[in-house]
Amino acid sequence: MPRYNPAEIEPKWQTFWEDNKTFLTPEMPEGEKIYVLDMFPYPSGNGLHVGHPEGYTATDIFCRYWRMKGKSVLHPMGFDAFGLPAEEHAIKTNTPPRESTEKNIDEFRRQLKMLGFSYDWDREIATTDVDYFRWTQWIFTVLHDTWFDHTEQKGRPISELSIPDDVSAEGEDSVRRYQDEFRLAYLDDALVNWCAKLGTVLANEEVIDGKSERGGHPVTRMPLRQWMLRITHYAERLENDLADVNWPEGIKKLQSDWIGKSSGAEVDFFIGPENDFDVWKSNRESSATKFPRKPAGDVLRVYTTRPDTLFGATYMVISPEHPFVEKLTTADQAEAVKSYCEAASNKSDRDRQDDKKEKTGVFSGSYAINPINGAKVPIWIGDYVLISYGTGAIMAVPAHDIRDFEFAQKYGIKIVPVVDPKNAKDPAIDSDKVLAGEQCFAKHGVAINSGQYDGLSTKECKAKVIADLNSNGTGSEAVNYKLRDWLFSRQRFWGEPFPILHELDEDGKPNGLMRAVDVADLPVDLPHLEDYKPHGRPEPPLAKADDDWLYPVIDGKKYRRETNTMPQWAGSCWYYLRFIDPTNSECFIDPEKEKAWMPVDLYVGGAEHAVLHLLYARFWHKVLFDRGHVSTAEPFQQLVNQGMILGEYEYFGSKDSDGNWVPADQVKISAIAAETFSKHIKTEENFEVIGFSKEEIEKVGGQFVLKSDHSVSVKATAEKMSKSRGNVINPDIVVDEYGADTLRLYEMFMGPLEQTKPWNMDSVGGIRNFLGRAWRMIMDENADGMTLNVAVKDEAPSDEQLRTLHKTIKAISNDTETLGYNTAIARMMEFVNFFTRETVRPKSIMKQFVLLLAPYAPHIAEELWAALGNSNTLAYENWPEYDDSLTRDATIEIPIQIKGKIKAKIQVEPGTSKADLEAAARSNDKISAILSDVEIIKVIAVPDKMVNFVVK
RNA sequence: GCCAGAGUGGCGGAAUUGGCAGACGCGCUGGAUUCAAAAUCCAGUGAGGGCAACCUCGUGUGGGUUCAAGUCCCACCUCUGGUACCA
Repeated sequence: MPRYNPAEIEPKWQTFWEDNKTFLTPEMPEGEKIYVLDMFPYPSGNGLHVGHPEGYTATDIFCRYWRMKGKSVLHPMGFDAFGLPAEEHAIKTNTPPRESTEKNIDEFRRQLKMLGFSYDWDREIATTDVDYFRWTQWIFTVLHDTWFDHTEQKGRPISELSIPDDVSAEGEDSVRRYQDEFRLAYLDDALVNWCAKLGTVLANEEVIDGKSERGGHPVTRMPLRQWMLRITHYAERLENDLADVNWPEGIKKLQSDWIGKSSGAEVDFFIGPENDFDVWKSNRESSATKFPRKPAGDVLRVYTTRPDTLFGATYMVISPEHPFVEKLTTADQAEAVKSYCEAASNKSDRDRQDDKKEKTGVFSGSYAINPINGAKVPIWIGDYVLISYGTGAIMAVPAHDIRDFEFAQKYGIKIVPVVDPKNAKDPAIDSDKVLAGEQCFAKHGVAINSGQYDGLSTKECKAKVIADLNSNGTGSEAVNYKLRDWLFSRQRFWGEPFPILHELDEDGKPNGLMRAVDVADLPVDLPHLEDYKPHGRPEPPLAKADDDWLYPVIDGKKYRRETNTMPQWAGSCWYYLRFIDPTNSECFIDPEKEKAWMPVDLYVGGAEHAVLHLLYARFWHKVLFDRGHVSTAEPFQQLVNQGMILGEYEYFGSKDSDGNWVPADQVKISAIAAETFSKHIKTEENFEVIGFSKEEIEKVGGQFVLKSDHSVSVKATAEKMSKSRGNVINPDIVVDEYGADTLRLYEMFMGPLEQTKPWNMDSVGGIRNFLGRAWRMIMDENADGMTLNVAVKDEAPSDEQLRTLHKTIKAISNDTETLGYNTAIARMMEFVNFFTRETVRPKSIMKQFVLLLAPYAPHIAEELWAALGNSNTLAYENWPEYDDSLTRDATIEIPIQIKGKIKAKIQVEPGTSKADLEAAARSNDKISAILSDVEIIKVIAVPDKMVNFVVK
């Protein structure tokens, strides 16, 4: 095999690694460990996409490098295999989703192996494996068994929850119901999208404008009993512990914003009879508890981040779902309120948000009394206030909140400024207008119209108001989070069944009590179903299971199984733990192994999981940590998000309806059309689009134009790869044509890992050329057998050759450790360019180079390693060491500048002193000629960098 | 609107702490080899000017700091991604 032939050597080495279990990882680390994890893929029917190997190659290089540096490397792969597409397929074909799922996994595995990744395949898991989801269910029972102790800021066993005397007095059932209120996993009514026509519950993405995506049938929102996870209790820790992980700042901020901590105050506005206000207030002040934990019916409690603006609260708004709506509505407003609330309830969350341009509301007819000044303020009902945030009610301060301002203007409500924007730097703020109530000012300033608080800065005023509210019992400091509890159930078949049993009474009806399935009885497998079609009731498909499954009898007691299933997130929340101990049948992970391998040292995946997956996984991890099942507070030490790979550049011109060419900068690609066009782009203006090839265009004056007609301007665009666009690059084809090593190297050479970058097939060929050159540098491609190039000799290297080698080792080592793979590959190219020109290529140096290449292009490296006379894999060879003294050149070039412009270059020894540098510069002919007729003002000489003469 | 990131040759991209802008690759041009082509090897390739040595300009735009700015500061423009009434 004389020529470089990846089609032959790649399968050969893949088989070798598999047969010899080259990448089998020891149960326990030997020496230093490193755990490198990829976000495991959802095995879709489309197979691998070129985006997958980007991250996977990055981690694989890292692993191969550290293996050669002597670390124990854990590098596993698995499949996030529950998911909607498999279920849709099952409904259509009436085959169990497990069948198509396993077929897809087989295809994914084949493709992954084809790329030569050094996974320990013995650790492969799929979230759909019964042996795996057995432990997903077990973790759910842990969540179910845990309550959050706010004093300790920690999850504790439910058995340690102290039960109030009055509850325990009511008996066992009351105690159980009380406990259920505190569990991290709890049942609650949540709204679902119910489509009667399709007979099924739809996900939010499946509902468009209140109609089903499929068929366009009406969708109504109805409450359904569903599982929730109390992630909100962990908000504080999820926020704080971000400080301890090495993640991109942007991702941390995204998570932090999602958690959305804000602080302010809760304030009670009196809504009882007006005359009772004074009595109520003095009662509050004199009571021992002052501000009660739960408000009674005589007050409307609000949350505000600006208690300093309390004097400017000219009205209140409660959400249409607020429990006080009915109570606060007066007879003459009843009709208007009723129709308003009904309209609001029919709107989906999304529709409500779409309406944001125009705020709507209706007056309830009632008033509340502002506790700080006794002012009577009207209470409105408006859907711009969300029931799920804060208390579901607000005090509206139109002068200093843009939403309240818009609302007040629309409905003619009084606007009272209470913050003077005095020294606001924003030129858009007009103080006079603000003070006249004609402009909204939401920033900090100085209190006015606020009685005793006048003149205080916003910050001081806030503190003082809170202190006063505290002492008179009408308010209290409060913290809120945007984060909501996690809706954890899905009305789907293809997911993990909940390990929960509902108790039935004598009539066979659930009595509201439930219990978790015993650990010994796990897993709860999915039942066999005759078909997967919707059954027409607003209930999950598992309700179609036969009675054997649905109604288990334990100790003579009949139960009904929970029929919801878990969301896809469940399996991906803890897979990184199971990889450490994938076949353990005694527990979800051996604690000794967990301690030895955790945390994950490097986690690489797409940014689309920046918030939810990572937040959910961190939450589960913290619960497991609190309950003593894992040893680290955070699961993922370092996180890197790979950038998206776009399709190839496409070039096109546009013609308007009259057939005239439209300048490229006046054309906008339509986002909607981008989902639907195939090969042809659509524009927002619906111009006719004419595609061009790269050869037909050129750039003139910063604009692409048609070569044949410079008056036609051409737009260039690289778009997200998608099937409908027809710009998807299939890794199978790339491997077929160029080889896996080329694909790996190309994806790493495209640019920084984190960056979005367009595919370019020509450049792939360039990488293939580089590997061919590397091959020829060492091998004789004209020979029949595996013969070394005649230039490769057992000779001692020259100084220059040695320097080139050591510089290369240094650069590649540094770049590999920092994931700077694109520049590492550039250094390999320089190395090959250099040695291709050398007529003697010392074998010792060639061997070192092959080791440097190995993590990046392992197949060709193994082949060359063997050709150089080695009989075993190079996967565990020592990574080449460099001698720093050998990386330095004998002389270096120093630029000499006059007034910052380079006029000459001189050669000096590294480390030449300032004075010597200056002297050397002055003695340069050209420089001395220039310096002879000018006045030198200043000389800057930086050793090893440059010399600059500032002259007049 | 808000938040984050990014604008460097024809293209993808290099450039420790401010210190030779354009490494490396693609593309293109020329040459060698060949009957010819492919492949390969060698050389050139930011723009403008000059016969030439060389000169001028040049990192989205406009200012600024500095002996020196792709890098630091201010303002703006464009693109990409995320987000959406969170009081």
